[in-house]
Amino acid sequence: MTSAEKSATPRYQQIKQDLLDRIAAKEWGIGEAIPPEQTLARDFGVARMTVNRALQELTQAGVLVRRRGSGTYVAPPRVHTSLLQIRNIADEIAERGHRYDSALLRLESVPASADQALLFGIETGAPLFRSVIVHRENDVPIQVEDRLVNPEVAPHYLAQRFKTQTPSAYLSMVAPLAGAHYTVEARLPGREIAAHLAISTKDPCLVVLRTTRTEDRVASQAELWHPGQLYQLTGGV
Amino acid sequence: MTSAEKSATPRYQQIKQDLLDRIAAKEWGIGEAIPPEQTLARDFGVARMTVNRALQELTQAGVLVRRRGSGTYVAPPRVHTSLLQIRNIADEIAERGHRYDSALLRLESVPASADQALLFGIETGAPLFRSVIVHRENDVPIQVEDRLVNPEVAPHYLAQRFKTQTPSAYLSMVAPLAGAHYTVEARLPGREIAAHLAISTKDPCLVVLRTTRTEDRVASQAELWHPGQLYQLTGGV
DNA sequence: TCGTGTGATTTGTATAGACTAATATAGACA
DNA sequence: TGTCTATATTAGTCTATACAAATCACACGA
Repeated sequence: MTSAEKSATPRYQQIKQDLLDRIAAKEWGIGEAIPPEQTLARDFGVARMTVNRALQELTQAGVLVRRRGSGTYVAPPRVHTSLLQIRNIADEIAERGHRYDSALLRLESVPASADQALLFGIETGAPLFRSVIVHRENDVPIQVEDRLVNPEVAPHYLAQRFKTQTPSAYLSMVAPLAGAHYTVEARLPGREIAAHLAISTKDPCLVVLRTTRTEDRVASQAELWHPGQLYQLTGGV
Repeated sequence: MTSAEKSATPRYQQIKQDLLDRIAAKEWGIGEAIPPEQTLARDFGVARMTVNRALQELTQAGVLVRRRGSGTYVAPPRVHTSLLQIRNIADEIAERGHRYDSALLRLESVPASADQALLFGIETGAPLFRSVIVHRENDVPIQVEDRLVNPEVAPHYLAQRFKTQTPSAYLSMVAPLAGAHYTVEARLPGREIAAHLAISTKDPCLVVLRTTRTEDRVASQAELWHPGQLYQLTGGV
């Protein structure tokens, strides 16, 4: 059941699967480039657009990273958690056809606690960048994001203003393949994750989910939030 | 800033935005069909493939539902959870290039409790279909799914076997626009346990499923959450 | 040695067309 | 009335091609 099926499944799907298999077989390492579309199209005996679709979808799935003019690379593996998928809140709101807006509540440098130092693999007391941002959808606060960033990954993080661009967007520009900046976003490959997420449900209430994961331990906690009130996401990442 | 830009943004993006705007403006109601690709391509003055890409991406984003041979319909608005996105577990495992497998632990008809009746909008004691399935990734149990289905939505639910097809896939075929079925899924990332997840089904309430795994046994539990009340997902997770 | 620019490479987007497969519809028929 | 059938409609896939835009590699010159 390689690729010479009766074409029960579409060709681009077969190609996706084949590439996934080869990635799983470590034919290409993490961050390494896979062959260009031209070559793949020739090898698979299809048009370039067919390969393009396969690569596009794998990119959207987070398996690959593509850079125009450069090539297509194997993305770092996503963390295994995930039923929880962190999405770009701005994009998501735009998809709903609503107005996105955000306010920067805090932007500072803080010394790393013992726990945080362990998480980031740095020394206790070393500086960390911290930003607290509230994201709004049609002027309604939807999500509070409390983010800690390793300065080594994004040295100019504090200089950002985050009016139009979300931290995620900025970090993915600064260090697209580094992976280390995913730390607070619950996506990070290989290393431990820590995320504070605030999720609104409907008018009457807000549910806050706080998740911490280190090594084998996972702890989560939920609270009820009332709209229009200020909530502090406290410590202990 | 309609669509006669300098083509700073690609055409298919403009089309996506335009359609989103018109959906937001209720030009087409929920479940209603939007014009076919042919028509849209003519109206926008682009090739059909360009419209196709826009519609594909909106479908992937959950804004539209497409049925070959029938048409493209406005999908019911998604639950307002924002950060939590329920994905098809089988697809996700396939994306990782791993082997997906599942076992049906239970398949039965149960009388609806008072809470469940309220949730589904039926009478207390009315029959509900229930399935409990464990999903495996490379033979490792990854997720337990305890699902309740309104028989009116999927009368032949119990006749399914769910070997290759997940319930989600089946239900999305049977009742793509109904939205009446819902379940809560939790996942087992580490060794001992698990995840807690709250998903709102209808306006007034949230359903919580708690799943625990110890060695060979897997136990799950669902509760009903009433808005305005505080729920604690206990630690020691 | 160090830039610098120029051409080659590679992805992003778009086109026009073709065929397939699923669905819906209308009409023929019993 | 209900059922089957032929036909039209619609989305799914694929091809072959073209040009734009970002990036890269390398030869060249100061």
